[in-house]
Amino acid sequence: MQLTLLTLAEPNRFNIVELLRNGPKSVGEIVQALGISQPHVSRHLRILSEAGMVRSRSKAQLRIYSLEAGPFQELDEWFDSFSILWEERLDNFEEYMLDYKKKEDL
Amino acid sequence: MQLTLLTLAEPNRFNIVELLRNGPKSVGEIVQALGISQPHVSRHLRILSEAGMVRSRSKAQLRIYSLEAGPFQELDEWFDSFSILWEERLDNFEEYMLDYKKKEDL
DNA sequence: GACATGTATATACACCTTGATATATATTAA
DNA sequence: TTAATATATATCAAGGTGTATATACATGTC
Repeated sequence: MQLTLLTLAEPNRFNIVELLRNGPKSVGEIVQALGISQPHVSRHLRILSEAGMVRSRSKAQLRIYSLEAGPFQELDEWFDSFSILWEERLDNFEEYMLDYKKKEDL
Repeated sequence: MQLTLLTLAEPNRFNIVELLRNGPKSVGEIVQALGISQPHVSRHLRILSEAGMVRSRSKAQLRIYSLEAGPFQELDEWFDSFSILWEERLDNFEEYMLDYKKKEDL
């Protein structure tokens, strides 16, 4: 999960992920879409690949990259677990103060 | 969203977020829990704060930090949108190949 | 086999962030 | 006011990461 976050934090890689969300793309197509050099794209694709976020398949000289569900699913679940933040009624600060008082009373 | 990812990608900040999920904490409590120096914690808290992911309130000399829902909610929604990845039936690669053939036929 | 296209890797370098240390600020209490 | 506690900021060295360029590799075509 930590690795997925680190990988996604880089803007070019984030853009590649956004691009691949529309379906698989060859390296050349990604280069065209992002306007950065081919070696950069290949490097970022390798990092994405090592993080298990994409896979590639060959079609002649083309390498077709597509997203892999796993890491995204994992992060999706992690962020789901934060939903208490915007669903919780009781203000967390008030809660802290209650605990704080308790400790003082001991 | 990009900023949130960048901020979370740093392990110490990730740990601070995980810690604050259990409720607000003072800087000193975070220092104890993570075992890193106080200046580091303050620095990371400032970065988290600038990313809008935490807020602080004062209680005497204490600064009580707590999570802010916004950025987490935003990322939660973003990752939700990837659910097609693990729900989709049709293999994306096959889809790409179909498009590829179409282009060749032109 | 020679060549063109598509992709991957290697190297060098600049930059940014983390981490360590010292110091400054704020709040409370005596 | 002085001291003590809690927190924030400044400075700087070290390490990691992205970028540019050149080059190597793979596949298909002539």
